[in-house]
Order: sequence, then structure tokens, then C-alpha cells
Amino acid sequence: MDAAAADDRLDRAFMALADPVRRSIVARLSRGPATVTELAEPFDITTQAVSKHIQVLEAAGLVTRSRDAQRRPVHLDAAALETLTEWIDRYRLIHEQRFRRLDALLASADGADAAASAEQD
Amino acid sequence: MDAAAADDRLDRAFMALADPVRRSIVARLSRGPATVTELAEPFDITTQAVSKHIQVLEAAGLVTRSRDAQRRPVHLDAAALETLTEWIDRYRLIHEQRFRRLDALLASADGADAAASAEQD
DNA sequence: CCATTATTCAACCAATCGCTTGATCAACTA
DNA sequence: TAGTTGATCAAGCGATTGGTTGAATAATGG
Repeated sequence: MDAAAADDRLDRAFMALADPVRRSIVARLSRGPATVTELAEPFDITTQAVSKHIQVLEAAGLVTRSRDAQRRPVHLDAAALETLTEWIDRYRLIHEQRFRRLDALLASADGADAAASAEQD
Repeated sequence: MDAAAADDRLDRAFMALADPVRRSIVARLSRGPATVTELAEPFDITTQAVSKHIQVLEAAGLVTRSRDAQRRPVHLDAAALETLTEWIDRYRLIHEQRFRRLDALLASADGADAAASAEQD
């Protein structure tokens, strides 16, 4: 998978979780698979709307679907969720490491000047 | 903060990271603060557009801003990123725990039937 | 075969998104 | 003070979003 495709996947995944209905669906699916009708039940919207939400989650790789007679059970894909936390944590950790370096500099003798140059790093 | 407000914050944060330009800005800010002009430089869009992107990140609580003469340096807020990983990891872990329970049932004597009922959980 | 159930497709609508251009505001500097 | 730099505001535009209604498709069960 090239960088652009990975980017596209992240776009879709973050966008998918930006909607409260879809986040709620993910929360429900963490407890096991469910059909479209079951997933629609708690909401005040049509099953068509929920079907679209599921398509968004599926296009983002966050869920997969199987077949059971007329039903199309939806399953959570936890590995995709992990990709998201990996992206976030990468930059969170870089940021925190930078803070630790800054603290170390401030603790050293000529603190102020060293910190000012670290800021430009 | 009530549940609806927390929901709204998550909406904004996930939506903010759904855009590749904004993710790139977050990546840049993980290495230290930067001004609007600096952040705009790598992209082929106007500074106005970048300014709007930063407003989106700010409204999501992902960045804060300070003042340095005409400049408005942007700083990453790593704590907000942590809120996102917490949300994701909660449901990821619930899902994985459920899988571990399922494995345990399948490993036990009357595996098949027990697993089928667990599926409905 | 026919009716029912579960889901999706299609067309449409109001609202929002990302971006643009042009103007304005704020703060420094020659 | 006048000009310059850095950033934002405002209005507009094409594309996309989340939702609807209505019709179509697929699979089951009597």
C-alpha cells in the first residue's frame, strides 16, 4: 500500500468516526456482530440511513459484513481501529519526547538560551 | 462536561483529523510550534485556507495559539490526542476481550453451542 | 407461487466543507 | 507616518454529507 492509499484510508477512518451515530454503531459492534435492523433500532432515523452509515464504516475498513439468509451481519474490525491509535500515538509521543528534551535543557545550566533554540528545532 | 458536549468534542476532533492537510499540520506541530505562514509553506493552497484549517483544529481542542507580534504561533495539545486514543482503545479492547472469551469457550468441551450463544451476547 | 422480511438503490434536498478572491485588521519597521 | 508583513473576515462556488421518500432486489417461509 503506497502513501497516498494509506492517507486515503486514514481520511475515511477518521471521517467515519466523526459522526456520533457511527461511533455509537462501533460501540455496539464491539460487543458482537449485529444486523442493519438491529443497529438502526436505537436511532430515530430510517434503516436506509443506517445502511449508508455502515457503508461508510465498511469503506473505511472499520467493519466487514457476512451473510445470514436475508440478513447482512456487520462485524467490527479491531485491527483498523489500531491503525488509528498508531497514527495518533506516533505524533503524541514525538510531541511528548520534545517536551522531555525541553525540560532537560531548562534544568541544565544555561537554560533559557538553549530552550529558545530548541523551540526552533 | 456533559455527555453531549463530550460527544461534540469527539465529533470535532475526529472530523479535524479526517483531512490530510490538517493531519500533516498536526504532524508538523508535534516537532514544535509554528506560525500560519510556516504551516502553509508546504502546501499549494492560500494562507487563508490554512488559517481556516487551524481554526478547525483549534475548535476541536487539538491546538492552542499564542501571540508573538503579528504572528500567531500554533501549539499542539497532546492531551486532546490522548482523548481520541482513549475512545478508540476502549471499544477495541472490549472487542478483543470478547474474542478472548470466545476462544476460551471454543477451547472448552461443548465448544460449538456455547460459542453460538456467545455470539448473541 | 406468493407474501414477508432484510437490505439496498436512486433521486432529491438542505446544510456543510474546502477553497478561492478581495478587503480588512493588527503590529512591526524604515 | 507610510508601507509592509502576518493573519483574519466575508462572500461566493462546486462538491460532499446526512437525511428523506419511493422503488427494486434478494432470500425466506407458508
